[in-house]
Amino acid sequence: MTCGYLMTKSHLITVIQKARNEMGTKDRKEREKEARRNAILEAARPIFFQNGFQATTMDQIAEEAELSKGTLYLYFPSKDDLYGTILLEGLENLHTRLSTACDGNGNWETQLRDLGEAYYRFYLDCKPYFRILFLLQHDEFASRISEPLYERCFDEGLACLQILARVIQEGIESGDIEPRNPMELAVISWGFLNGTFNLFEEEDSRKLIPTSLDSLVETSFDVITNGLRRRA
Amino acid sequence: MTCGYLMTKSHLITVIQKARNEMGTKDRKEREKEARRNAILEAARPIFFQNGFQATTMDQIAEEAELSKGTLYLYFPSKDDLYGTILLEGLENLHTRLSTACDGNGNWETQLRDLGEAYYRFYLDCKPYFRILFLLQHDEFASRISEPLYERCFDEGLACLQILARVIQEGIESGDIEPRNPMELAVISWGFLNGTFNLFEEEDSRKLIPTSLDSLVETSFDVITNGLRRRA
Amino acid sequence: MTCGYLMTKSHLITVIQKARNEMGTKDRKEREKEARRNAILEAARPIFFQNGFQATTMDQIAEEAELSKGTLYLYFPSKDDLYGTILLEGLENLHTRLSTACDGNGNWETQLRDLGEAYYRFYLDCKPYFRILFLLQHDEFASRISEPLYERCFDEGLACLQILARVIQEGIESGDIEPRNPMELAVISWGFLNGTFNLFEEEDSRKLIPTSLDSLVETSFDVITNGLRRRA
Amino acid sequence: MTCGYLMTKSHLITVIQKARNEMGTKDRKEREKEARRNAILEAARPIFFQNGFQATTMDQIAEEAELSKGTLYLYFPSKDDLYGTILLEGLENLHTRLSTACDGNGNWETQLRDLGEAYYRFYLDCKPYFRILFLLQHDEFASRISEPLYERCFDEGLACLQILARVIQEGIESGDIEPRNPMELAVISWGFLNGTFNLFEEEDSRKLIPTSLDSLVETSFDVITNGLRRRA
DNA sequence: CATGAATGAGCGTTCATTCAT
DNA sequence: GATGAATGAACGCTCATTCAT
Repeated sequence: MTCGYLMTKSHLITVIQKARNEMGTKDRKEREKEARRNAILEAARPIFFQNGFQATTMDQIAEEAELSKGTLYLYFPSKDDLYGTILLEGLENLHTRLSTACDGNGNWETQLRDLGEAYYRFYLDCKPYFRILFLLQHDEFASRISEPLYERCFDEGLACLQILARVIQEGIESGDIEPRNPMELAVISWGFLNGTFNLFEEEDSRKLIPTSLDSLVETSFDVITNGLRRRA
Repeated sequence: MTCGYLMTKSHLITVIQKARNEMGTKDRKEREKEARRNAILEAARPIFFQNGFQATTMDQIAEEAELSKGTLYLYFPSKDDLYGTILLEGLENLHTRLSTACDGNGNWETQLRDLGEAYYRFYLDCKPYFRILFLLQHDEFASRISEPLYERCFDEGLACLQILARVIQEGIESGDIEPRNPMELAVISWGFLNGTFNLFEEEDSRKLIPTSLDSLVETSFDVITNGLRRRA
Repeated sequence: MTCGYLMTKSHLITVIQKARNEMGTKDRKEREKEARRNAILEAARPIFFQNGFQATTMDQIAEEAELSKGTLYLYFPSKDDLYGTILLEGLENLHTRLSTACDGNGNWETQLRDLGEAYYRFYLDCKPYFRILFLLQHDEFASRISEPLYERCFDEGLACLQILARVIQEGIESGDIEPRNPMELAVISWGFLNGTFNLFEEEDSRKLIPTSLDSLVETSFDVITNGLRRRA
Repeated sequence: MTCGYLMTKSHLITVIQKARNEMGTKDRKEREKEARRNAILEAARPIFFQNGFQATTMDQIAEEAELSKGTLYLYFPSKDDLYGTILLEGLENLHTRLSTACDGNGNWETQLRDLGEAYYRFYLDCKPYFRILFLLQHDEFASRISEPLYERCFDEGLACLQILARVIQEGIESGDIEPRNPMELAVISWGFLNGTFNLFEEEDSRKLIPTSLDSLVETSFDVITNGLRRRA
């Protein structure tokens, strides 16, 4: 819109206000849309967490969200993608926790333990998230979520590993850790912790396990750190 | 069976034969029943392995076994239990492999590595078994299989861990391993290997992992053994 | 089963009776299965006829047949095939009518008129059948029914045309009909009648049409017969 | 509009301009509305033609027209009516073609053949239009479009038939055609051609048909013209 | 006038399990 | 014991239409 010289001041104000309104309206719509999307996620999360993916139905989610089933499909292209979005949340949450935990201060050992403890707290706080992270491993699931969503999940997972790898790299540079590919050691350490948590997940594994998870994890940290360290 | 004095020899023969027949019949029936049960498992196994639990239908299994669908339910109370039975096979297979691998000879370190290699070979040979072992961890599945089946799975898993714990115990007794609860260390070591295999399972994890599984596992063994060892 | 020489007469009878029973049971089962299939068709037919294909639901059919919806799928692989089966009935019905009408007696003209009248009666008696015959023309439908069913429909349609072509062939041989490809003339004549019926189908076409269908068809016969005849 | 005597010339000009503006505005609005309507039709046509009625969604049309779905409903009361409007286009198109083809020159036979050829060209040029003309015959569709739209379709169809009837009337008057109700003969001839085209529509009919459509249509013209002609 | 988010009834199909024979 | 026909609840997803803004 061009502003001709004959335009009075009041005209101008009106136009500006209109533009403001429009922008305001647009913003509000955006926000509302985002809010609705969150409401769906909010409704879906506990149901997925409680019942698992297969046992959760879109009807349940729609009812919980007090929305029609059709509306769900305006915000998520499929049940798989809705679930995948929650999974991504988990990965982002973890990524944030690890970033915060590992600020680059301290020696590699301290940092490694901080990372381990952050992961452990993530596990404790977000068990359902932890559990579904493993769904990504089922190709059948990974192949059904939409490409962009999949890539974002992948990237988040990679970012987490890289944080770990960087710390191990420091350890290698300091001469404490046997010089190997730091990414390989990162993957192994990551897998070790997963394995520990995973075993504890199984209700009846716990019967086999003679100690508390706290103690188990503490010992895991020790064994991993000790295992990485170079032998004399 | 007592043999009355009035019984002629031919009578006696007849009676014995009849008893033999009955016993034979009973035996045969038992054997046939067992054979039928195995036929079902034989049919179900490759289908479950190929398609996964959800995507496999009782119809497919019945057709493959050349049996009616109803008959399946004479031998297995549910699809879950049929699957669980195959899972138990996997655990028994593993148990046998570990028992064989660890004959008590050699020092703890050799034995530990032998156990690790046996587990790794089990993973390589029986990936589908390995995968479904983790289903037990999903409470939703464990809670659906029948109690006795569940207990047998549990016992097999425990037996495997105990083999591992025994070796670690030797290591502790030899003074090489930090004295801790050997079962705790067994659980951790077990979990570590699981974690390593599991990470490799995920197709897209492999993109992140800079080395072959062989090398990854070798490094895992090193780190675990090294990690268990007492510090100077 | 082989019949050893030691088999007594009573044994033999028992065996035969058993075989009879089995055969009887088998027969009965076959018949029951056929009956159930027919019951489904019986239920489906009026609903399809009244509402059309799209507007008919499997639920409606199941309810009308007093059967569960799942059972429908034991007898027909899909809704399309169920409909296609009814369509095939129509074609078979027509084929039978034409065969009966055209017994090879009389000259070509009489036979042609007999065929036309048989088709007209088929149209009057089985309007819904007539209507859905035209669905075959929609490739979207033809491509969705199962292959064997499609072929049977095709064959029935072909058989009908061949009856017509044979009569025209006679007319050509008698010198009355202009010598052309008899199948081409058959197709044209068939299409002509279809076109006449079809126009009358449209409720509001009838408003345009100044005479009764009877008269229209009679005139059609005249025009077709006259049109086929060789000019002096 | 009257012009009061107190009105100055400049006033007058202003008023006229205002009127012009208003009329212009009104015109523009009308034109824009018409343009929008056409845009919708333009978007809908190829989609309907390609996918058929059922497989086309209002979303597709809205997206193609770069309009919101709701806007579609400002211009057409329903999907059926939108489709019906396209159908009407087809009838109008045909009407124009027939009018042009039959300018009243030449004898009835020439004119009849000209009409037939025009209809054939219409069929060739506008197959999708031809196909949907037959939808009108399905009461389920005809009963769902709005009354005025229906009537316009009806009138166009009637007009086409009347052109045909007029030519036949000439033939009767010339003594060549058996004196019958010309509208009846028109309906029959029309139906005959429809039937011919229709048969050729069916992909698998074509397998049965031994000749090209050109030849088939040519023969149809012959048979119809010959059939109408009075016998010696 | 134009929008587009929301609706909600509806659909064809699946499949573990049951049970009369 | 074996059968296999029958069940029926469930499910993910669609889409013409409406209506508040």
